[in-house]
Amino acid sequence: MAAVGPLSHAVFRTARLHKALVARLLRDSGLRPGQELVLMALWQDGPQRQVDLVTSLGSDAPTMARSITRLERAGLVARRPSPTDRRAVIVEATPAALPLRAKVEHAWGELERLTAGALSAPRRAEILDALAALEANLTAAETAVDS
Amino acid sequence: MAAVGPLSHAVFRTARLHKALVARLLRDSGLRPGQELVLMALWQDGPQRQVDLVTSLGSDAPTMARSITRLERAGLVARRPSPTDRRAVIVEATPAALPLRAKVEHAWGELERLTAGALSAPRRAEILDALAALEANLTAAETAVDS
DNA sequence: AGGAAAAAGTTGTCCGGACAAGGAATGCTC
DNA sequence: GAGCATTCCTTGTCCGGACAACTTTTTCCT
Repeated sequence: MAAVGPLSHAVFRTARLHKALVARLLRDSGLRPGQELVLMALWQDGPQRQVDLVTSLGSDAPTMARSITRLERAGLVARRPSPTDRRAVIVEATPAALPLRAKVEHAWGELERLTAGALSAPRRAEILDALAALEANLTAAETAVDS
Repeated sequence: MAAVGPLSHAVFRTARLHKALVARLLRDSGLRPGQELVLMALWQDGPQRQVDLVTSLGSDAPTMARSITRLERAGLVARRPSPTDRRAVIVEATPAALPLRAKVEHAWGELERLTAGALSAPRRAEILDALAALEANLTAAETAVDS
């Protein structure tokens, strides 16, 4: 089973473990994996349109719309019409979300710490480089479709 | 945004691209990412219980149950009670699924080819090693929970 | 043997991710 | 300025993934 597509299997398994770890680290903040990315983007870059969140997080419009609806229902985020473009919606983090910021940042710190484990700094850089190489390949593959 | 948790972000992005690529490669076989893994396991290891599929694929029981229900509805898989354990269900690929095998294997070949890109064999081994290191860390983190 | 614990599946619910389709507003082009 | 394409967002649908709760059966332990 692991014989077919070793790289792909490795990516697959690593991703699954990673996602499960995020989920567990976010558990006590009440967020699901993905939601914390939205909040982090809002905290860091301020109020912005949904399409900006979509492009910066790499999600897609329907997913983002529903995700924001849930965050809105939880009171963590507010929607406001754009004053300059009546199609657009401006999303911003509410003050009620602020207490979560420390938790989320701690969770991401832990995530990185656990992911990196006991690796030395150079080894870590090496791995980052490896992932960047894969990412480049996959991005290239994205456009060169057909089969 | 990319400043926080570079490793985690890299894993995240790579995984998303990878999954999207699988989805596209499987498109014309009519399968969704994940379903092909079930079929591959059945083709390779023969009829088996759902729990065996769960452990070998790393999924979980509810997901597997519903995934198999869909494959069953599509006629690609059949359920049969276990003769030795009345709790268990034996799952097997149907003859109707056989024509898909070549497509699925081709898709996985393409996936691996595109993921590896133009990397040299040693470089590829290096990256595999890097992913294995991350996987080991994440597996270790899985058990050492608490925070 | 008997009863508790564990295992195998199912169903309910919620979430993110993806595709299709469509409405509303904007921008562009002729 | 009129018409068409594009952009932004929403809704419907389907899927995989995860957690909880439950039923049925098996296993284990006393």
